[in-house]
Amino acid sequence: MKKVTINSVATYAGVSKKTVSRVLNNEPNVSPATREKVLKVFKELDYTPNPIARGLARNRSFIIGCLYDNPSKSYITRVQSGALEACHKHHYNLLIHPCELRGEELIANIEHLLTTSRLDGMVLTPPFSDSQELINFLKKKKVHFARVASAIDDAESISVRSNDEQGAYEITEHLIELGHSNIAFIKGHPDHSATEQRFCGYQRALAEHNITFNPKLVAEGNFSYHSGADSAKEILDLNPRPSAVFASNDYMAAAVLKLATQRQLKVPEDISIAGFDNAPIARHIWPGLTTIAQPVEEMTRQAVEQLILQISDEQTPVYQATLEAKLITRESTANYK
Amino acid sequence: MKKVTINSVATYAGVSKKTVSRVLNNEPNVSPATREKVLKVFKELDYTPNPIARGLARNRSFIIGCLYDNPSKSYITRVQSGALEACHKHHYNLLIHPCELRGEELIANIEHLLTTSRLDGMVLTPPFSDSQELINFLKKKKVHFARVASAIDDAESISVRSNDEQGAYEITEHLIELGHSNIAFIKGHPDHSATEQRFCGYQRALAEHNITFNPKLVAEGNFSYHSGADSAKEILDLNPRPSAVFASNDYMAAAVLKLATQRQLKVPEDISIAGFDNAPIARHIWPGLTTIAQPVEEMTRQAVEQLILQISDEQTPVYQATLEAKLITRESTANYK
DNA sequence: CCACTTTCTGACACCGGTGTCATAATGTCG
DNA sequence: CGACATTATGACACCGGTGTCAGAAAGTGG
Repeated sequence: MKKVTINSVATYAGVSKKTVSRVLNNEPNVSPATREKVLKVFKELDYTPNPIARGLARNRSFIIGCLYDNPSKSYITRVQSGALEACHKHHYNLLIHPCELRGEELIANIEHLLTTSRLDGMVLTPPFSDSQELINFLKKKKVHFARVASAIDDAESISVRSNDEQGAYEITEHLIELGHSNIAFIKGHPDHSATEQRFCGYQRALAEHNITFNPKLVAEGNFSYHSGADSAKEILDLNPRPSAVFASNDYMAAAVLKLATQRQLKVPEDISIAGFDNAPIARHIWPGLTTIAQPVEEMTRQAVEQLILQISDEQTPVYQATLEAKLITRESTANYK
Repeated sequence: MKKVTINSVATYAGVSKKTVSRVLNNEPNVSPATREKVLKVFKELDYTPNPIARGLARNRSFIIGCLYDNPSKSYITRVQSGALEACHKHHYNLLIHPCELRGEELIANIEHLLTTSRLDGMVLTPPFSDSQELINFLKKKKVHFARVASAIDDAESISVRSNDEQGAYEITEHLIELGHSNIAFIKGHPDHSATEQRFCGYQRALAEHNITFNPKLVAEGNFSYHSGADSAKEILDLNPRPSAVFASNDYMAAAVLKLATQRQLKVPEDISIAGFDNAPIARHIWPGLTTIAQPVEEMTRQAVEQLILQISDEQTPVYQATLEAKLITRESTANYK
């Protein structure tokens, strides 16, 4: 069985390559009879056009790359899900590329990626969306890209974020309104801009409610469950023990919940726990976690959609949006008593 | 800034296209002086070869596609992680393509995928690894593929699986040895072959320990947390209430744990709960879930590695392996009293 | 120094499509 | 029916690389 190319189809159908190409792309100016004939030959020879050849001629791969380096698996899953939705809608495909932000090889790594598979564009998720170095590199290479949840202000590139500071403010305020004033905080990964923003929201809420900020109540995490477990230990060992904990994401909050339960503490009776992101785990455990629903899928979906728009038409204005985060209260937070 | 192609480099360096190509691919028979000269021009012009053109000439894309349709996000994450490890090792990239097994459009969908981005090979994960229709289609299209966790016996294609039946047997036996005899079971998604195998292991363990199989103790799940929650309700409402529950995966087990806790049941004192997969959630909750560690990453890693071998050399013998699953006991199971 | 390898190098076709443009076929209208 | 617009088709260059093969340059041995 020989390979079926556009040439064989053309010969077999008794028309030129170009006419076959026209039928392939549904171009006008092909007589119905000819079109019919060619389509029949497609079927007969079971012809599939070669996407690579197509890509070469049109200078397109119809592939978007997704860059990430994130310990939170559910975050990645949600990012992918949003990206895929936009990709498939526009007949693009998604290539995933986890890699490490740190290390001088980052640029070399990305360069290799571009050398290996020509991507029409890239979605940068945290912490890459905050890497000025990477952004400069991509601009220089004239690679289209979109930033998700980036704190960098750059009017030239697509950006979709959510209001982390406000979300953190609201959830902290929620705890304060429940009567808590001794509220511990677990920070996220220092490379992520969200870490600083959520921390600011926490501090602002305290300040606006006249609660003195106490640095001893702050633990350093990195968004991973494991780091949450370490921070949980620190916090639960404090004397006096805080009556509430706000962790920068749900994984770390889950770790606090686990340790508290192990230590026979009742949640929320003895201690309230709040997370961030509304990851699946927040509702898979008991008590369910009070958290901030961050529209990760939607952010990514919009970012990719705009990216594809930009790829198809360079004139598209640069899209920048900030989506709302929403407080979701579950059983893990209750009145202070 | 004009596009830098192999032609511009050739002209600039005063050599032929072919010589540039030789330097690019580290081919022998280029004098050191010439090689040096060309390399310098690469730097000067900041030249990056076009992967699409390369792919066309060599008939390779260096992209592997990963097919899945699985409600368990952590399973997918682990699959991706294993696949990526193998891909990056061999300088391949990974394209992800979730799609639905059901529906006649599956083949059309895959055909479209192949039309859009030429893949060098595909990894099939459950339930696709069990779709005879898809396997036949890929064979016909002469697309390389590897099956992960497939129950189909096909000596012609790569397959890496784990011993689900044995794993289910062992965990059921573990419960029996703890003194339980009234053990409920939650099935997985009917499209997945693992569902049947795990069910068989459960039944075999009962039989070999002279416990009569009771169909009333079996609930229908589909591997999702949500389905686990439904099944949990059924099971916990049974009279008498089973003293142990074995769910076909950890998500569903977590759902049982949550409902039990909500109903003030103590786990494992009042009821033992076991899962399957050793998903992250199994150790993120309290009590930690007794489960079967399935080497998902390793299975996928091996499958992809073999796939790449086969792509590079058609003569490679077809690899088929079955990896061991291992019992992990945590706090969610204890003696019957 | 010549015959004979071995090492370089480039011309050219080719991978499988698409874009441009000229020309052929067909349609329209006074 | 002729002048002209419109539609249909194909020849050919081109996208940016790689494979083949022939010929030039350099190395080797007697």
